[in-house]
Amino acid sequence: MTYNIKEIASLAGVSKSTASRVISGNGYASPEARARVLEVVEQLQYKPNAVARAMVAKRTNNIGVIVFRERQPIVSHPLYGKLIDAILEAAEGLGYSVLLKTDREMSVRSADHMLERRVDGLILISRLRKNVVDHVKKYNLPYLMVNGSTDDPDVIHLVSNDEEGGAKAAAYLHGLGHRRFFVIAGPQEHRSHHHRLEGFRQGLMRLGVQASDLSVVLSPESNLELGARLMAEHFEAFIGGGYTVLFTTNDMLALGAMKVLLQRSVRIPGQAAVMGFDDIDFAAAYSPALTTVKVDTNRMGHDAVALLDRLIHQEEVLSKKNESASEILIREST
Amino acid sequence: MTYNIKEIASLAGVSKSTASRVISGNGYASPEARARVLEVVEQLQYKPNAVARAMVAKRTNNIGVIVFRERQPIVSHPLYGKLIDAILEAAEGLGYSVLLKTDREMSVRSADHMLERRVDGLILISRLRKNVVDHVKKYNLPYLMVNGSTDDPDVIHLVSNDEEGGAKAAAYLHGLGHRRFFVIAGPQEHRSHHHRLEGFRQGLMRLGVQASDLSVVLSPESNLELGARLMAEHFEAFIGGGYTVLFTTNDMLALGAMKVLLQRSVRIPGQAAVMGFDDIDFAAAYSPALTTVKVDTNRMGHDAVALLDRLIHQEEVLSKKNESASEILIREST
DNA sequence: AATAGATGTGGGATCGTTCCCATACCATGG
DNA sequence: CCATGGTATGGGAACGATCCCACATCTATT
Repeated sequence: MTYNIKEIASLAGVSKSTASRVISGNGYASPEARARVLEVVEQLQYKPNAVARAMVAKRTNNIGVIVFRERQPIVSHPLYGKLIDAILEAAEGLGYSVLLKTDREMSVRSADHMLERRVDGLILISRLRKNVVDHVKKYNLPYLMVNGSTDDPDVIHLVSNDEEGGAKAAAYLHGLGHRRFFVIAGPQEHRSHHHRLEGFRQGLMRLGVQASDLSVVLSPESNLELGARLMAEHFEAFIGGGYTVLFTTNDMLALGAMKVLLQRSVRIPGQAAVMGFDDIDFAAAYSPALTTVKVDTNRMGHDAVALLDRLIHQEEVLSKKNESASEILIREST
Repeated sequence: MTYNIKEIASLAGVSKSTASRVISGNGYASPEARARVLEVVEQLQYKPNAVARAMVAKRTNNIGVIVFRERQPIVSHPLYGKLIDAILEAAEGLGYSVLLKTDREMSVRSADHMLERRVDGLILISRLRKNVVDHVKKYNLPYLMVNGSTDDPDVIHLVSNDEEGGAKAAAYLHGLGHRRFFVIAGPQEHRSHHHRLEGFRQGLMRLGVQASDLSVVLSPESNLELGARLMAEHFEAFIGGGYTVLFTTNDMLALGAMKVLLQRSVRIPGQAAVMGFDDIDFAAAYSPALTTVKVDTNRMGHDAVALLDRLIHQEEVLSKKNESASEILIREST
């Protein structure tokens, strides 16, 4: 059975106003009244109706999280899963519940859905079209973007420092003595893939590597299958071209490609060094364990929620663009 | 700016009742009134307040999903991630939004939280204590359990058919000619790990395998690290004991253990066949690709939501226990 | 003794919807 | 010509909380 505050009040012999004061904890209430109300609450396991509370408070204590992605998987994507884990944890810490939604159609509908539910704020994850952001902007709803790309200076967003990470990877591999570099890069419309490639390329150039010593293959998707397929297609070029490094713009591509190399008996790291980007859980578990550039997804999730909380409380936000540092994790594949 | 129905009505020159009828779509409204209301709605991008709707309808169209797990990761767990993906998709299809929560403390608080938010139904995932179920049972809130264990005949739950899967794995491996079996099994308090081991064991016995030809190591956790650690610890016993099969009760254990075997130059499947359970995404991506028993997580997620929807609509539910079939995926490791 | 301020209480408006009900108009048919 | 029923409309209650306000005590200060 579910009770309302009036029933609690009448059972405790007080008015609903007094009961409300006791339960919500603000306003005066005599010790006796307080005790009686709390006893009834405890006995009937009364749970205040958050829907009614939200109505008067004009605040739901819910935040909406939308992950935009055209294809499976979404939540089960190793990187976004980690991010959502972190968001959930951080949100709980600040007293928010999370309404989670995935959007494969990259439409405006999912945002509207959140708007209707009157979430206090919105976190938009991954690749999303400009029209979605423009749509959300029209409402005075706090929102921010994580791991997406935008040229809109108004949009508060969190990204990993992908150019820096790419450059660090270049410097590390060059330092190991490698001179011929092969790259499989994910879709360049994706901000992160683009920046990772550019960071890597420019890092190499700065070290004096000639453009002719860098070969880049572009992949339309950034998953295991594409990594494997492209590696297989370019296997002759890779081996014959004297390349000793395979760098990819994310771990999935690296892992997929590495499998092909291993199947064809290429010794890693002896014959070729392989390096990815992200540090998904399986990077360390692979044999050989994958050297990669770590993106601190956990940190990003926590930062995103903390930032959104500031926006909700109309506190000042220091900068629109928040970059998280990247770090190289050296393992067995290099 | 956000408007309410009264403002929409007055701008359209009708009463809020008429506006409500047009917007919610039930009740009479003249074509002219309808047109005017819809025009204002369109122009102001009016979004009906779902909170207020929920209050009168006593229905939020939200379902709660709680994943109980003592340790990281939760959403980023390859199996639960897939499950949540499926739940999200199915929920959306039926017009529900999903409030997602993780609970590491295995407490009653997360359920209370959902209760306060007045979700229409609750999906409880993974290992959860009896007291949580008992707590939820006290409210007349539709709920069901996925991949958990219960001896309570009232509790509607969905599980994979783990005994059958274990037995199928045994039959398959035996059919390959293997006669000495080594098993690393996850925590036996976990229903699925227990059933998988028992199914495997009994499957072997039925085929005439002696108990002395089966060696089982129990693992307190079922992740990559433990798989690797236990394989390393029992490496001598494995190699020296003439075992030609490593079967584990989930893929994570198998992948962790397989890495150790590969590092120590054991040829897979030549010298030892390795088989897991679950079919997480990385099982196929590993080198060698892991033979495993597939759990149809996608199906389970869809079934869970469909079943919960039936409960919410007070429709009859055919059986309390819903088992999904298991299927062997033969890949490179056997 | 009068006044002020702190403490305590309950009535009623409010939030934004839906829905019930009363009312009104119009066409149809006996 | 009047009853009947479909179409159309708006007023007001209801959902379950919070909170403002009026009012009543009680204590302390002048």
